[in-house]
Amino acid sequence: MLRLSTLFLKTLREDPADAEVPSHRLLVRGGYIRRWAPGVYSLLPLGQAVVDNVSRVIIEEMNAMGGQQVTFPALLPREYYETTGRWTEYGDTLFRLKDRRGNDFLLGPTHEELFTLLVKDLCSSYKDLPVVLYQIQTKYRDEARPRSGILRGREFLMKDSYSFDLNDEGLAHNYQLHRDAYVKIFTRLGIDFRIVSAMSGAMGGSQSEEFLAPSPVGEDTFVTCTSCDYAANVEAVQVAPPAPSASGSSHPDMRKLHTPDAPGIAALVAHLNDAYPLNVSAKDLLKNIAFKADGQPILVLVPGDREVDAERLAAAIAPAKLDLFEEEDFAKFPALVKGYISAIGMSGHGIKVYADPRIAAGSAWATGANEYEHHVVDAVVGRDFMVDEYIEVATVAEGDPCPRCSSPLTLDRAIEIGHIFQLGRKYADAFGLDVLGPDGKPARVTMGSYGIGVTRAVAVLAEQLHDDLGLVWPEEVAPAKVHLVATGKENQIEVALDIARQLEASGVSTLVDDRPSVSPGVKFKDAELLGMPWVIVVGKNLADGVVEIRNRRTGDSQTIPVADAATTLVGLLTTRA
RNA sequence: CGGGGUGUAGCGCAGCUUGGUAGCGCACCUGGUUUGGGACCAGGGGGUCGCAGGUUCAAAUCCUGUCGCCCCGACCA
Repeated sequence: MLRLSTLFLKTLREDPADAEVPSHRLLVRGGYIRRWAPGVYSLLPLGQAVVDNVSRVIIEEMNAMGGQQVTFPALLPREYYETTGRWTEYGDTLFRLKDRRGNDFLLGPTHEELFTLLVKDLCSSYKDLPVVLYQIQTKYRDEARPRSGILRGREFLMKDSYSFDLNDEGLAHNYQLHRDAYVKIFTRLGIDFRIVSAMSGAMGGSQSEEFLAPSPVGEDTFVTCTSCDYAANVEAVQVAPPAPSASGSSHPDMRKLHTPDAPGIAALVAHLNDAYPLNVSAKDLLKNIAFKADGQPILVLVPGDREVDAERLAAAIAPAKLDLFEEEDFAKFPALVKGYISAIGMSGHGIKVYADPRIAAGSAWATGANEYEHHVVDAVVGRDFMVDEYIEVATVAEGDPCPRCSSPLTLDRAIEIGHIFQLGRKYADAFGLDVLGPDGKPARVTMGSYGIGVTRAVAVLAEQLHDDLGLVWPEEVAPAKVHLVATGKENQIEVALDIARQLEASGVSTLVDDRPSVSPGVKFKDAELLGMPWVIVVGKNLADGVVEIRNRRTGDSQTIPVADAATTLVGLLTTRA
C-alpha cells in the first residue's frame, strides 16, 4: 500500500519548460522522473514502480521461453571492444573513461562481446548448447542529441538477450522464440505495436525485425501495405526492380540541350517543358548526387522525384566516412559540374556509379551533361551511361508500390521498442567461439541478439496512453491498480485505508490519498495526473454508506456500498496481481 | 557540427529597450477559516540574477568572452 501522506512525491501544477512531448511532460509533472543532465534521469518511487512492473513482465516471459537471467557490468575494459573493432567503430557515441592507471574503459552501449566471451569461457561442448542468456541492465550511449525525456536517454535500461546455437536451424528457432515472447510481452504491457522488417545489411545478419510502437513523436518511419501484410522500416524497404526494357534501340539518340539557369530538378523540369517541346516531370529526370566515400568520389542516381536517403546509402556501401560533395570537391574534380552532373562517362573513370533500381537497364532519362548550363535527354542506361551497382538509397514515399504485391504503401511514424536480430557468426568469428561437436571437431557457434528498451517502453506507454488530464496506465504496469481518494471531514481516511487493506489482502496494489487538509479538487486532479487505472472516491456520500468507483480510461463511474467496494473492484480488474 | 531560442527562488515567469534597494504566481513555514473539482485571510522563510572580465559613482539591465540547457536539422542499437 502506498500512502500519499508519506510517499516521496511532488506533482507539478505546471508543465516543465523543457518538456515538449506528452510523455516527458506528464512523467515529470506526475513526479515519476527527474532530470539531472541531458538524457540522464532519476526514477522516483512511482517511476521505479512502473519500471519494476515492466521488468517483471519481461522477466516472466523471458524465463518462460527458456532464457536465463544474468547481470553484466556496465564498466568494461577496452580490450574486448578492440577485438571486434567497436572501440573505434562506435565513435563518439561511446562513453570512454580511464582508470587511475590510465587504462581505457568504456560504459557498455550493448554487450555482444562480453556474452560471447562468457559462453566461450564456460561452454566447450555441443551439449552445452543451445543457450539463451539475458539481462536487464543499464546501457550508456553518448547520443548526439538526447531528447524527449526518457524516450531517448544517454543512460537507459535495456533488456538484452543473446542466443547461442550450433547451426542455422537452432538460431532460427531461438529467433522465433524471442519473436513470440516479444509479442506476449508487448501485448501484456498494453503497448500498441507493429512488427516490421528492419535493416540487416550493416551487421551481416540474415534476418532482423523491429517492434515499433506507432506514435507521432516517433523517430522511425515505417511502411505498411494497404492490402497485404508487408510492413518494414523505411530503411529496409526493397524496391522491386522493374523489368529491364528490351533494349535501348527503341529510344532516339541522346541529344544535348542548352539549359541556361536550370540547375536542380524543379528548374530543369520547367525549362524543358517551356523551351523545348517536351512533356517531362520530375520522375523522368535523373537526380545525380555526388558524395565522398572515404575521400573517393561516387555518384548516386535516383529518379528526380526522390531524395537520396543518406542513412540508407551509408548502410548500403558502409564507408567509414560519407560526405556530400562541397565546392572544394567540385574544384578538385572538374569533370563533375555542379548543378549539371551526369553519370555519362563516369563509370570506369574512377568514379563509381550507384543507382536506384528504378534506373533500369534500357530506360531513358533526362540528365546533366557535365557541362555548364547543358543537359541531355534520351540518355539510355547501358547505351549512353553505365551503372556499376544497384543499391536501395531512394527515400520511400507514401503511395509507393508494395514490393510484395504492388498495392500502395502508407507511411507512419513510430518508436522502436524492440529489435530482434540473427547475428550469425560475426562475434563468434571475432572471438573464435567454437564448441566440440558430436564428431569431436570444433564447430563455430551462431548467435542472435535481441533487445527491448525498458525505460523507453515506459515512455511509450505514457505516450500512447494519456489524455488531457494526465497518464492512463494499463493495469499490468500501473504503480498501483487502485487509487483511493479520501475526501471529507468525517472518517473517510480510515474507511479508505480499510478498503485498501482488503484489496491488498486480495493481491491488489493500492495507492491511498490520505493527505489531511488537502482540498478535494487537488486530490481529484492528482488522481487523474498520476493515472492509476481505477479510482475509488471515499467522500461526501460515505454518509449514505456508498463510495464511487471510477475507471480512469473510460471515465465510467458507479456507486457501490462501502462494504462491497473491495470485492466489486476485484471483479472489475482484468489482470491479477 | 549547423540553425533558432534561452539562462532571474524548488517549479512557471515578469523586470533588461531607457543602469539607481530583485518582483509575481504556484510550492514551502506559522495561525485561523474551509473540504466533491487545482480554497481563503493574515503573517513569514527562501535568489552570489549561469560564470568571468569590462564600462560606470552605480550593472539582472550596457559591452566582451565563456559555459550550460531546450527545440529543429545532421547523427544515432
